[in-house]
Amino acid sequence: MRTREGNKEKDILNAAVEIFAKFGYHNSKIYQIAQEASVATGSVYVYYKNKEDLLHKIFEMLWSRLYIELKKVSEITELTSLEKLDAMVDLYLDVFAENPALALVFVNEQIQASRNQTRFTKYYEKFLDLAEKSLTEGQLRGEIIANLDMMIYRQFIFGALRNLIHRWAESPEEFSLGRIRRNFKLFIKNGIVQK
Amino acid sequence: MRTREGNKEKDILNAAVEIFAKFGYHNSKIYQIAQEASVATGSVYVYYKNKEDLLHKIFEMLWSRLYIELKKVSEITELTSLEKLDAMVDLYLDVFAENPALALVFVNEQIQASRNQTRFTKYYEKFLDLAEKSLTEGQLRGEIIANLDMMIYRQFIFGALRNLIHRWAESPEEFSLGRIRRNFKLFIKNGIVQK
DNA sequence: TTTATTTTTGAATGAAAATTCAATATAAAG
DNA sequence: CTTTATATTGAATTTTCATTCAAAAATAAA
Repeated sequence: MRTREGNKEKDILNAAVEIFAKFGYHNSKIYQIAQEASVATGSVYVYYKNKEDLLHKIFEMLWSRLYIELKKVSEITELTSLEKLDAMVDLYLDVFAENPALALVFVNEQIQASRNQTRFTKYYEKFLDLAEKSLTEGQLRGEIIANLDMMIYRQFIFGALRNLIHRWAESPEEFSLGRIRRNFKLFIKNGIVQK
Repeated sequence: MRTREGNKEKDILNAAVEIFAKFGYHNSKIYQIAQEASVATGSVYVYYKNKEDLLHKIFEMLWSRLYIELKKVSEITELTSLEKLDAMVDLYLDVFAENPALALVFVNEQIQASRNQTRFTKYYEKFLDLAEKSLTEGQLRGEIIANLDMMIYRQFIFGALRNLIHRWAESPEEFSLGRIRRNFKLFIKNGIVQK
């Protein structure tokens, strides 16, 4: 018999994240990923069905984590809507905080990942729905202006956040997460708080 | 002698926009573009160096247009900063209004286009700089709050706008440009106007 | 040690597409 | 109508990689 040395499956996925982040999914070669993971080309196919499977596994891991965390936050009843919104922004940033490469793959390959897998589009919608729910609650409680076009607004904040994460991932020193966190919350709140 | 019938060069570029928008740059085949333009595969190479050249030509055309238009707006002295900001949003949306496919290519292939061509990154920076300049003027005139982290803010609004354009291009009936225009201006202004 | 089992390897294969180019078609000029 | 110059074609060529798989290596059990 023979047992597996180390954790090649994980090594390969991490390598894929690095290589996808650096060159983009389509410009990444399987042999580059293998090299980055210090395994042979063929080993990639022992653990993953094909190149696309690698991308899907990355997204599956990310979205399920994002969704679970967001659900937790949205269910904390002690928080006001605005506090929830802050917490949501924080969790979103926290998921990526340790790993700029992962953030880059997430923002850059979303479309490619969703092309054959509708499940990611559904995650995305469910994610936004959850955020929207907290906002709607806030409207009922009078914390948030009533005449807010929610359909536009949720795309507005998500797009803004996505772009900031992207900038940070490209140059973490220049755009610190703390600075993004602080300012983002200011920008969105002053736009919607009832005064 | 033989003269050129029609304008194949333009036909091919338009076809490329449609095909890139539909399948994404990397999933698009040259023969699909040729077919869409009603020419032979080889003709594409008469007018364009290669596949990447097609993408670059699309971006060159777009960015130069965006930049020229933005410069015009930024130089209208009769406008207040906030009016200028509105006008900038309008021009950005106007450039794409006639052509959802072009918008899709712009938002989806930005990274691929910039990968070998630093010139597009420069355009992007110059574009944001121009917008920032108007905002800074507004701060001096007291129209815009003084403690605005401009570096974050400009990425914030550009990201938001980019995502809304993207949604619109994917389903123009659902996210009408008018609705985006109206709400976007509301969101950003209530966030920065001095009260 | 030897054998059996599983993991790992990386060169060989095959497919897909980008690109080329010799052949063909067409319009203008003579 | 013929010649000439240019435009257009699309099959053939080439390149690039993803994927496969037979062989080799590593480990555990006998």
